[in-house]
Amino acid sequence: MATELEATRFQLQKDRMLRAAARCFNQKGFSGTSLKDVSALLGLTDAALYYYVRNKEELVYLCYVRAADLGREAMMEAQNGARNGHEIMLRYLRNHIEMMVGERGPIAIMSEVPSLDPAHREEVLELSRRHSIAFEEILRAGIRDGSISDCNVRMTGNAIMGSINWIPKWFHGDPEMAQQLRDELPEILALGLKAD
Amino acid sequence: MATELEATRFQLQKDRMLRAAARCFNQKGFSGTSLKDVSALLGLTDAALYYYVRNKEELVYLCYVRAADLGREAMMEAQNGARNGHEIMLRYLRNHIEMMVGERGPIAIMSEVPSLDPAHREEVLELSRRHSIAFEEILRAGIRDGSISDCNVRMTGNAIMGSINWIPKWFHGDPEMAQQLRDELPEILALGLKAD
DNA sequence: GGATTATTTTAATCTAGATTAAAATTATTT
DNA sequence: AAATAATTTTAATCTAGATTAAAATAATCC
Repeated sequence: MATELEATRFQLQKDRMLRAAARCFNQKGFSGTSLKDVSALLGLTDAALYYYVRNKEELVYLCYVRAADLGREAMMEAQNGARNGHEIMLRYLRNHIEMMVGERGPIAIMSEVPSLDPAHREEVLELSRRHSIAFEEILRAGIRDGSISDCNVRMTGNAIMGSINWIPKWFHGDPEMAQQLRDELPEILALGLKAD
Repeated sequence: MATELEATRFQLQKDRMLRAAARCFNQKGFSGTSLKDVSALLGLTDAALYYYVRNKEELVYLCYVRAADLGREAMMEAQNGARNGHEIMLRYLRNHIEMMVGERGPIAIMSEVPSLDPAHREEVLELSRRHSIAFEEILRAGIRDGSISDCNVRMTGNAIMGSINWIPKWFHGDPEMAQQLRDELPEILALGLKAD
């Protein structure tokens, strides 16, 4: 008998499906990936996906919600035990990158929000907006506490997020590259912002 | 009588078409944009596009080739009269951003190369590869001449290109933002790399 | 092990949107 | 202004891929 806490087979499969879908969407885009592409990664038939999801749109939607969840998680965790804004930023970047290239990934990049149904689109946009604001808030905190040099937070935030979001376009699973990403990218992104 | 040099009506329309297509593709992706989306921007019917292009695939292909041309142009121009690697990089970034947000833009972001026909895909990948290498070469030159601090050029190059390529996802034509992008983004991207 | 429930497949539809051909319109030439 | 060439539209097809319903298989429960 399943308790509320243990994941059911259903939930596990659904999660596998979302990760497979994220991989496809990152590579070929929403409309560019067919349900067959996704189901093939799972060793299933395209029709089987409808057992887990109402339609293709809902599949992307769920991928995007999952992406937002993981992003938020990366951000929450970053606050723990960090001394200042710069450190929070660095930890957040590490966490987020880890989620993209590590076991729990890939994270679907929200590059086709316009394809969502209006209600879903609004919801995802809102999540995305909050995430951006939270990140900019970290930058501001760092500027206030002196750990980050003064900058246009909007622009800087978008620049850094762009680097992160572009990763799936050139990273295709090579483990060595994954390690380099973990080890070096956070520093590279944070470098210019460090207050002297 | 038209000389070889002056652009024909045909070429001008075709170029308008490529810019309209680039705008759509950047916003909704290759498969996400219908030919109607593109033709609507031109005040035409979808079928009219076939006068200029064999099919939809060729339309993206041409957008990508145009993007590569403009990118190369931005890079060539950057070499002129620059003192060192860091300055070349800065000028290149300015040029490229100008092309994205200015009159000649938008530049189609090569985010769906996998959707191209094999031959076109190879060609575009090659162009893209060359561009990356050229950019990394600028970084290396800057490191050599002491104007750029030592760094992982592959990773740094991808990070900066990611920021650039992500712009169309959040920039939607606001002229004020365009100006901010021109004025501030190059410095932001180059900041961390400046040798002290 | 038989009954019940969960999951997947098979085999059709259904549909949006790409493509095409012929006709209509517009521009250009002489 | 007629004739020719260039451009666009109208009105069909054609197709990939999403979706659905019913049947088949696999897992779980008693």
